Amino acid sequence: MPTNAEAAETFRAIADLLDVLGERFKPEAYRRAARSIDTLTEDLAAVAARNELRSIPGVGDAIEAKLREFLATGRIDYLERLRREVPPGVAEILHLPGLGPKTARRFWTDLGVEGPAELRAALDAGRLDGQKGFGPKKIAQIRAALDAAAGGPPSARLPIEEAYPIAHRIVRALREGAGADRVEIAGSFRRGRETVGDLDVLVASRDPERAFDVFSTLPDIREVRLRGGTKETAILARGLQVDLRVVDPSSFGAALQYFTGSKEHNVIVRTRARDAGLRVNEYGVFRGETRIAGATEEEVYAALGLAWIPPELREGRGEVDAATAGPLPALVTADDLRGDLHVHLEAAADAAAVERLLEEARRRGLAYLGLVAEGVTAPDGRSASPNRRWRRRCGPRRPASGSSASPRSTRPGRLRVR
DNA sequence: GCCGTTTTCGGCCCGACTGTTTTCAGTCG
Ligand SMILES: Nc1nc2c(ncn2[C@H]2C[C@H](O)[C@@H](COP(=O)(O)OP(=O)(O)OP(=O)(O)O)O2)c(=O)[nH]1
Ligand SMILES: [Mg+2]
Ligand SMILES: [Mg+2]
Repeated sequence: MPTNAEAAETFRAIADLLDVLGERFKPEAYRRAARSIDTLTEDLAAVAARNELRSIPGVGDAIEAKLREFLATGRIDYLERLRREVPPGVAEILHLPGLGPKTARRFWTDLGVEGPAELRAALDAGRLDGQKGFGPKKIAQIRAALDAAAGGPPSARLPIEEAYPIAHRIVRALREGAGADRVEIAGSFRRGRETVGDLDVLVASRDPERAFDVFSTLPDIREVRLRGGTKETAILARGLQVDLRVVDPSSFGAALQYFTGSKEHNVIVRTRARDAGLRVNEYGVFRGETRIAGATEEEVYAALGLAWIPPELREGRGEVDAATAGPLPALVTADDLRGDLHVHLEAAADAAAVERLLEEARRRGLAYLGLVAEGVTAPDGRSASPNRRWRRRCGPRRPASGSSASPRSTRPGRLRVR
């Protein structure tokens, strides 16, 4: 049975090919469906079994049928047909940063370029020189993008827990060095997604240049990809992209709303606003030329007749409708945690370390803690009882409950559980 | 291709940056 991720990937492939064929709106429709599948919290097969695929935002008749075909056969005939129409390398060109559907299509149809290797050959032969829209800088950009792509695939999405320390280093540097009123991580990180494709950092400041200077000289910046008056994009040494946006403090709420997304959420919010005769952008909510909100997220949503929406819900899955009816449900927070059953003791941990852990747990309002001590079994398996080993290692404090698992020397692969 | 407290047809968010352009197209967030 194909996974949700494979289904989403397949729809993105369809979107790419439709894009280079010059279709309008359809590629976005397929991408929207793909992102919607990304945010699903159960298997597509389960949704299909309940006959509820159509309830997924962005899934209509045509995409539902393709989803069913994919779940049943692992392939989509429509995609196979598109693949026969478009050489595979053309989609690779589309994926080069800075190049898009218009350019990939033009290379393919005008120059007969069907992949990265042919594109490089065309560049070397000077076949792009004099082409309308291709000056020396653009040509250099394309060459650099080809070189980067030859060095390996673009870096994958990062689990959010791996993004945390990186994000906090950047935030600290900007808070300390950039004279910023506020610094927040927005984007998928703030929405609490399991993985992030990049880091989106928002700064409130009247001095963007100072923030950009601090940011550009962070130790692990590999490359600054673009820099203007309000935003900068850089790539970190490990390949992670960081987008920095700087706005005036009076726009901070609107900018945080914009930069937190998701894109689907933003489009729904902005469409509603437009229907109500308003305009929403990253600077505020406007009636005509008059700004009626902007400093805080609460006032931005309130100006649109909406309750504030927790970032974790901003995926375009009905939360905006729910926010018209009144406040949204309070989400579970770290304060709601009653205990932690997965705490590993470090190898050197002793009784004092256990006491420190308990103290920290109490400080966090936890009622219980599950501790795991590894590697405390004597190799012959005939050591003292688990209770005795626990006391030797962790001191006199008695666990409320406990168990021990050790390899059985006489029956390889089996555990002795006490 | 999707969708509907204006619509079942006709729209589909809004703005920044770059390179190339003399007013804008393409790409991206
Ligand atoms: N209004 C609007 N906002 C957008 C659009 N694209 C991106 N944004 C906003 C919402 C996004 O959450 C935010 C950051 O963009 P990203 O491309 O980094 O997306 P996001 O962080 O949501 O996901 P990611 O994990 O980076 O793939 O910028 C767009 O097309 N329109
Ligand atoms: Mg992001
Ligand atoms: Mg981003």
